[in-house]
Amino acid sequence: MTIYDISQKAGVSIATVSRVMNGSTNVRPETKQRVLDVIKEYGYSPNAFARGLGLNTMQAVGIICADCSDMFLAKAIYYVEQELRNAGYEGILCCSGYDLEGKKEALQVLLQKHVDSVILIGSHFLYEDDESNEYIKTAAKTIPIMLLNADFDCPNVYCAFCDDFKATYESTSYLIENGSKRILHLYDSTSYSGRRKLAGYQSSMLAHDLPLEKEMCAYFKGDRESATEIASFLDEVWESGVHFDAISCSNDYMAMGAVRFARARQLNVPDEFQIMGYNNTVLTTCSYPELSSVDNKIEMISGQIVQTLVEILNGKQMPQKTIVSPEIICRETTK
Amino acid sequence: MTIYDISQKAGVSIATVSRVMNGSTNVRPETKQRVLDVIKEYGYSPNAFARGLGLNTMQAVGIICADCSDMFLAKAIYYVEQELRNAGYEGILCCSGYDLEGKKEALQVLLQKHVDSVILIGSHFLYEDDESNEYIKTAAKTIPIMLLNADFDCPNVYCAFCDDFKATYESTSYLIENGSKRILHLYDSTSYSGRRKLAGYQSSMLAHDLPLEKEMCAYFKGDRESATEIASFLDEVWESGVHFDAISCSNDYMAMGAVRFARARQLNVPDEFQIMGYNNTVLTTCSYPELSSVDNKIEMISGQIVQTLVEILNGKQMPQKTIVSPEIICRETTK
DNA sequence: TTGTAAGCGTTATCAG
DNA sequence: CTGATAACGCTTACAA
Repeated sequence: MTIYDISQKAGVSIATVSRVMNGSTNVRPETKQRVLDVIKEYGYSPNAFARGLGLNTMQAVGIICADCSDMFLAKAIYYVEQELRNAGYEGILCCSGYDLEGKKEALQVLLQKHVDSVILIGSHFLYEDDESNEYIKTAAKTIPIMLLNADFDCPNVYCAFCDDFKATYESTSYLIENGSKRILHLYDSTSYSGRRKLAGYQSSMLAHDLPLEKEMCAYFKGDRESATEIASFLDEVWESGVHFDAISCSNDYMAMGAVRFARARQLNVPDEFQIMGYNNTVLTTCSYPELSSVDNKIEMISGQIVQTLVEILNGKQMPQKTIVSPEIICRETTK
Repeated sequence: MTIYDISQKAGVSIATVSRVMNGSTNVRPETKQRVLDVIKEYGYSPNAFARGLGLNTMQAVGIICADCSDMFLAKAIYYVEQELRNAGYEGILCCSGYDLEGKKEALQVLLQKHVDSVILIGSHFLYEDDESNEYIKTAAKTIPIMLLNADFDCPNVYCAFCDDFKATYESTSYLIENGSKRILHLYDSTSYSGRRKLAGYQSSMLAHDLPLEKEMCAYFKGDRESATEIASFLDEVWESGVHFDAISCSNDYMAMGAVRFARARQLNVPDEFQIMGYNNTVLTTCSYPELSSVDNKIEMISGQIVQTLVEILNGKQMPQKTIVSPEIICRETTK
């Protein structure tokens, strides 16, 4: 079924059919109805390629995420996809992996598909050296690029994120105010967001006149899904003489390892040993004791970024940054 | 940059450029090199729409899943996306939600995009009444439809799944052999897979001459991510006079609720009270005690389905069903 | 209000 | 080995 078939069967020209399909302005009601009937009868739907060729757009936006099986990113994708659909756009997902090359490639592919925009989910897309961020700048020359949970200054790039610095600053302060003095920061990512979290932790320690020891920032390189591995990593740190009475974690996976570590060491949680997670995922309530965690409002951020995008695509001017404040959710691993 | 620009700059016709871009057979090496140089110099890449228009294919396959934030489905998507990319295809993801209408719509959208195939992730796409499955049959007339974790008889529909019946039959038998007599089956989905799991449980109970009480099949309707809610649901069941000494769960989320229930009731796990999860997700090791669970080999299934798809798209004949056997992973909630 | 015809950027079929 | 040229199915001036 092509537009030609329909036009023939309805006894009109293809232009009229096209008008009916689209704005459908300036076409006599009867004619319109006749065409509509034929369209319905034959279940016609226009060829997306041909349409795209002419209009050079597909009403589609690309979504890139490093790993969609990461619980936190999956949630974000879910919300974004939903919002996008509600706004009449389609989402094309690409899982790029964590390597720069994969990211570049994914972006390239999407650009070739003439998507109206690309949403980058997570802060892993930003690098410390400017050169590695060039691929984003380049893409932004063609279409608006949306960063979910990342902060980047560049024309035509829009960001929505939670203030990670503030988050760990506050959560660390919270731990300190509850009596912890030797707080370990456990992290497994040096992404932009990861560095912000680390900085927030450090800043809070300094503000409370607590020593900032290098060994108290523990970088875990293994499999984040293996609580066992994380726990034994912490054990090694402990055995090496670095002791602590609280752990500030960069995500809930790390925290699950911390909980396990504390249990194995028979540390008294939360009275003598506190643990703070991050992301407030479902893991928090699966943990025993239940995990306190920082809620970085992923649902709100996702909604914001899509809303901003839609406005931009409608030609409106929008602020380039939306920042939301985190919230500390206190459960059973903190006092 | 279009093929015309390139042809002009290289001093050849567009046909030659096209040949170089594609099979590139039958073109003089020097000419080829010249074209290649120009292409590289100007960073030309062909327009996907125009190409699609001519070829009526995009080397893309659609992926539909009800909810990509479901941990288990997210893993499946991850593997499928990966395999697809390796095979030179792109994945277009749609989250359809759990309603039939949403699923139909998602499929329609993908079909309009002329994807080469659609992979349906999860068993929620199959309904008990044949009429509701018509949308799949219809789509299968156009392109091959791949079912991940579902079993459906229809031409041009290919399935790869874990034998859920066998899985719960075996896991229930396992619980029985370890001394449990009153086993509750806790589930939250009546999808095809859900029904198979239920049947496996029932069959095992019968085979061991244990009574099959209606109340021992507990259907939880709430939020699967809320362990608290699940636990209090179980509490209600218990309070209503239905007691049990083991729980066979339809997924690990349910099992997390069961663990919580057991803890609140101070039931002795696993000696006097056993819990068996399903899907073998990361939750198993986040649980305390660690959760025994049925591994339904999602990675293997995902690999299989994509491999089958690729062969089919290459014109080969392939078996319509691939069935893998589950494996019981014994941890700390079973003897 | 409706129809005609020119693009949109490829691929593929012919001739040469 | 290479170059015209006709599809592919649609949108959109421009004409009527």
